[in-house]
Amino acid sequence: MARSAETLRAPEPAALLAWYDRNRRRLPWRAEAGERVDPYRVWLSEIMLQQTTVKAAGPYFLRFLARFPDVRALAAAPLDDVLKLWAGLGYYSRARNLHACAQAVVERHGGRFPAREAELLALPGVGPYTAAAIAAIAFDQPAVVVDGNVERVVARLFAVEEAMPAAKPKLRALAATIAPAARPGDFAQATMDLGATICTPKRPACALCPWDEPCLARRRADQDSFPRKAAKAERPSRRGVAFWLERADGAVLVRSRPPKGLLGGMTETPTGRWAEDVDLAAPVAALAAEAPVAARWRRLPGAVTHVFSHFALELVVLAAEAPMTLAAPPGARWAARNELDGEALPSVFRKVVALARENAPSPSPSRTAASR
DNA sequence: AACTCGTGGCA
DNA sequence: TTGCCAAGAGT
Repeated sequence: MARSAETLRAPEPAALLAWYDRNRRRLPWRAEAGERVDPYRVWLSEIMLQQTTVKAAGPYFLRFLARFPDVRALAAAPLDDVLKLWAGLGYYSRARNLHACAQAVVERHGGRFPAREAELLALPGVGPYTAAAIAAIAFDQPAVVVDGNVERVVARLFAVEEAMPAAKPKLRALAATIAPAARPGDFAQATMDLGATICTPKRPACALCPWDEPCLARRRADQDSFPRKAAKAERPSRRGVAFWLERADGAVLVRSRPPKGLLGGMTETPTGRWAEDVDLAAPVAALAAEAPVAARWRRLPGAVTHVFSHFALELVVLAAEAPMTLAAPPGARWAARNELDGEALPSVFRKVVALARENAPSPSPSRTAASR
């Protein structure tokens, strides 16, 4: 056999689809073979899966589906209920856009998701990837679905030398050349399953890959080095102070963060500014300069550390007891200490709560309230 | 075009 | 332990 003929052969969709038919993952949002696809579930899962692992999204998807069975239920819910259910999953603009998108689908499209990619793209939180994915998976439209998995698969198939993220347009163009007209939804999910289970970022299982032969990176025995990547920037570090103010009845002072930006719309304990130049070794009196109210602040032992996508944070916690007569400052409110778990608390503030609970034992429950 | 925007799992 | 990174979007 002429080796050159093999070298030139393009990856066959049929080979991938055959692999997919035997190896497709069973996922909470994925319709079984022959089962009717629900565009709402496809959309909900795609939003949750943006930059998020299948493992992390799974439980959230099931909780959302149980609480909001369809797009109208989600559209009718208060935003804060959506944020509470999303708390811990990260990238909270997704939750805000999820809610806005549900309302747009109800208002613009009568409660049914549009099938056309262009109309999907116009919805809040739906970008090029998600629009293509919904069109392909939910409506079997021949869209070119390019996510991180597909980029990696294509970069290896064609041994693309250009580094990420500059290579994205080229990878998308190459992906378009191998996308078949038939079974677009299955093909999209197949390429993503391949990337997630076989063509993994590290040590891909090429021996099990249906596209082993046409893969140029594999032929060079260099599959691990694709896609090429530019050097990453260092992650800066910031510091700050969180304030744990608790009344004798167990109420804790919390507030909502501004509606946009980092952790937008989520609940927090009051904090000072987060910056590189905050000196956590400063005396308590200095650390308390940004406290929401004057009180006898004491510093709790330890600290909270948390890593965001673009900076690391270290938070010391100052705690104090508030008199029952103290009114919450403007913008803040009292929340029951034992009901904080149900609040829209992002992970970093769950760590603050945990630290406070370790170091500030809950006041003994009132005998009248506890009797039963 | 480059930044912002979370989190937890894993090697 | 530290870094990598996962079905990206908005600005």
